[in-house]
Amino acid sequence: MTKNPAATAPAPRRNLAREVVLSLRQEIISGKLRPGAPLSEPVLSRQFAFSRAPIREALIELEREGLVQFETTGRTRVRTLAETDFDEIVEARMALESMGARRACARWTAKDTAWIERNIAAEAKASTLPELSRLDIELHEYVMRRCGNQRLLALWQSIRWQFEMCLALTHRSQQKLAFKPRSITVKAHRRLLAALASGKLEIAAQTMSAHIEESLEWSPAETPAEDAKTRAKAEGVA
Amino acid sequence: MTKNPAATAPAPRRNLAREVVLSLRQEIISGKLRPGAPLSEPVLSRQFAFSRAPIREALIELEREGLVQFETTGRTRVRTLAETDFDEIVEARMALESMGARRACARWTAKDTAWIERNIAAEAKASTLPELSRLDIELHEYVMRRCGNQRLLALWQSIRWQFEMCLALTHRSQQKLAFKPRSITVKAHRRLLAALASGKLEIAAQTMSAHIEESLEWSPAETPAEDAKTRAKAEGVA
DNA sequence: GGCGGATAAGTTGTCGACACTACACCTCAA
DNA sequence: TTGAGGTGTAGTGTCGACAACTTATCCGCC
Repeated sequence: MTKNPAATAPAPRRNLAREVVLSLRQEIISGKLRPGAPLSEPVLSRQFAFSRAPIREALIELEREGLVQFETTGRTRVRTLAETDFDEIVEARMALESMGARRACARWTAKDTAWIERNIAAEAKASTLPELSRLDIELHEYVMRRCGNQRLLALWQSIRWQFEMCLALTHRSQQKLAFKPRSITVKAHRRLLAALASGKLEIAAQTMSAHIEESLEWSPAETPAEDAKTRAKAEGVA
Repeated sequence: MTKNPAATAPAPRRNLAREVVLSLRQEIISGKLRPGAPLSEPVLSRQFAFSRAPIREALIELEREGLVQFETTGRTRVRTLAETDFDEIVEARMALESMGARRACARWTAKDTAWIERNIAAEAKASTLPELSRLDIELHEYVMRRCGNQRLLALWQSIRWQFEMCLALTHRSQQKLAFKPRSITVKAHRRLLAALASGKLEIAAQTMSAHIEESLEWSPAETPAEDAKTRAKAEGVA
């Protein structure tokens, strides 16, 4: 979407670390860094030409976001996802976003409706699956920002990247946008908008919950889990 | 309660940092470190006799837990809480725990019922408000552990300490246990147990949500927000 | 030829040091 | 007395280095 009125601004602190976080996060989400790929501090330190301190902080941040895992041995890897992980994340989103929708509904204005309508219009014109996914996530983020509960938003953001990582892993095989997902998404978001603008809190919460749950249906059945072969390959690359 | 079967075990990594986290978290939650108190890395470094590196990591972890805030200037303080913060946290708990109860309900066993019953029995004998609070939180943690969704549990744990911090701040004035909260808590938890053991997912979720919401009622009306005077005093102490 | 052990490389956890910045205090002038 | 400016102090962000540990490699032995 164009511009998010409640755009993220703060946290100018931890600068080099922030740079590393943004870069690595992008590489993980885009799939350039595959699950299981090792993330060694000295290697990253050389790549970024930073000392190990900011690298280390960045890895801690990424671990917090669920994109990276510290093994018991101390080694760090891009997080590997099991079959159940996508379900877990969707379920967590249902919990957070249904409450978020309830609160956002209570504070809904015409401006919010206009923003969502613009987003939906962009979705209807989306030509690739990643683009559609991006618009979809931005819509959901908008609702969470509008809910007015900073904790709820923070919790949502802390699993957001895991969700995007799952999406990217499942999208890699099917880059072409099928007709179905787009029309389904647009339709579902129209229903969601109607619920949010209706002023009925329970309806908004339930519609959001149902919408997120049904996103599992047209999501690929293939599991994002990586088998040993893929992982070995990823290690070789990185 | 006695022993939690799904006790936390992992993360032996980042050892000194972990020690600092546990220590500082305890001091913040217990109220020894008041909101607004400065947390300078060199000072803590001297106190713990560690280098600044583990201290720094610990502060990042505590910031993640919401107990500590980084100011735009870079300074670090014990987080100050506004009037709305307690509501925000309770609302987030409602979102997470109602979903947690739904899932736990689906996997409920007689052993779980027995554990909760022991907890409730201990609550009925609790003699202080902090003790009752501890048992209360342990019960809720048990349900979240039993829900089987690691993400949901992780999200819950990431706001747990904020909740305990709020509790401690509001409890400081009323150390003596009034008759009412204890009987109310025990009664509510009996209802909750019945719902969880009933096998009816929606009932379990709604009961949990209502239970958490009503905890706002007998919670102190006084806000945990710190005024300038208290904050200045806290700075002087630390 | 296969296996065990010693050796080498690589990685993490921790440490002390330095530059830059923000803040507090103190001095000086109006 | 009050305000402005300069100075000193404290704190953060970053860096390179070292010890302990884990993993991989290679050699010797069976």
